[in-house]
Amino acid sequence: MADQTRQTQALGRILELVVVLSEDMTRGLERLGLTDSRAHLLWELHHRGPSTQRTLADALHVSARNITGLVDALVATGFVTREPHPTDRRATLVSFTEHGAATAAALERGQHEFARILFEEMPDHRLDGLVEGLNEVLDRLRKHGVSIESGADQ
Amino acid sequence: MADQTRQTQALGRILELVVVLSEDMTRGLERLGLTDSRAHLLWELHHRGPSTQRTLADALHVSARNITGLVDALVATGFVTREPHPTDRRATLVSFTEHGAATAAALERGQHEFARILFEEMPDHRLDGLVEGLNEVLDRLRKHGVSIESGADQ
DNA sequence: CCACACAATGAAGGTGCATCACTATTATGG
DNA sequence: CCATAATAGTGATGCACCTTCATTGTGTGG
Repeated sequence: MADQTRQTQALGRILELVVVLSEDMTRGLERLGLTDSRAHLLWELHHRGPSTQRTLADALHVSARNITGLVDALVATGFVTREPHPTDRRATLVSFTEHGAATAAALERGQHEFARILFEEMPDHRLDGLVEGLNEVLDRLRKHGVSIESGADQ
Repeated sequence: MADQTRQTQALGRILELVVVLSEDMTRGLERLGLTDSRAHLLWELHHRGPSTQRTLADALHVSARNITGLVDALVATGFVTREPHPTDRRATLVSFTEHGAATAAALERGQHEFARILFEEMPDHRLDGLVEGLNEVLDRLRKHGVSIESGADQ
């Protein structure tokens, strides 16, 4: 704990934030009757409009088979419906129910509300600095394609 | 996408970072023969020394039953061993094997390496600002106990 | 028209998590 | 000292998410 570099401290803060944030989001979603994965699917659907399962699989970076299961669950809980694709009879279109659309809209509102509370009273220049810093980190991450290993055993 | 506030943009960056970071960490761990959860256990063990499963369960905030499974897997893959507790015959002590200790050390090195690459060339004042910003966000999160909902349906 | 690509799903399995019931052991309050 | 409570670990089950492989329909280029 003593010789911890400032960089490592920054990484620690980021990871800490990750944990707190995701726990909090999970709790909120649970209250809406959603899991993380199912909410993610809803979110994509909200931003793309009615989509085939194949499209959703690509968007969420999971297998098509997995989407079948998620959609099954969302159909069972009344968030979405499956409808035949108008032109391609192989595909099905996933669309919102009334309840699903309302929930997605709530998520959208929640996102802004969440951000508002998160950064309230934070002066603009601090906010800008934060965004810039995060962008820088993201760029670096993607450029390096880094990974944890460095000099492992054997 | 047009009327997105600066705050929402900042939140978006954070969430983006979460995704990229965790994906990258998972890939790195996989290369070491570890899953996220098993690595988490190793990490705790590394910082606490030989521990009972009960202790680990509390540290990881999961059920004792779950620890049994994780330790089973780590024993099977040669990272740790189970030994009888010297004074409490109910308990077992989980300790590193040679390979496990080396891997944990590699994780520690990896953490610093990771941070170094992540923030290289970032001037100190930017780094400080980032840490401060993240601390502020963390404080706010904990204070509010916020959650995503705001005005959902029914 | 047919070989091949593609969408969705069934089958089976791995991982991480939970709860409940149970055993073995230890601690404690008469 | 002993009955009772608490603790450590595990077996049994079950759920969610994810995978790959095999199968069934459906599109499409040559």
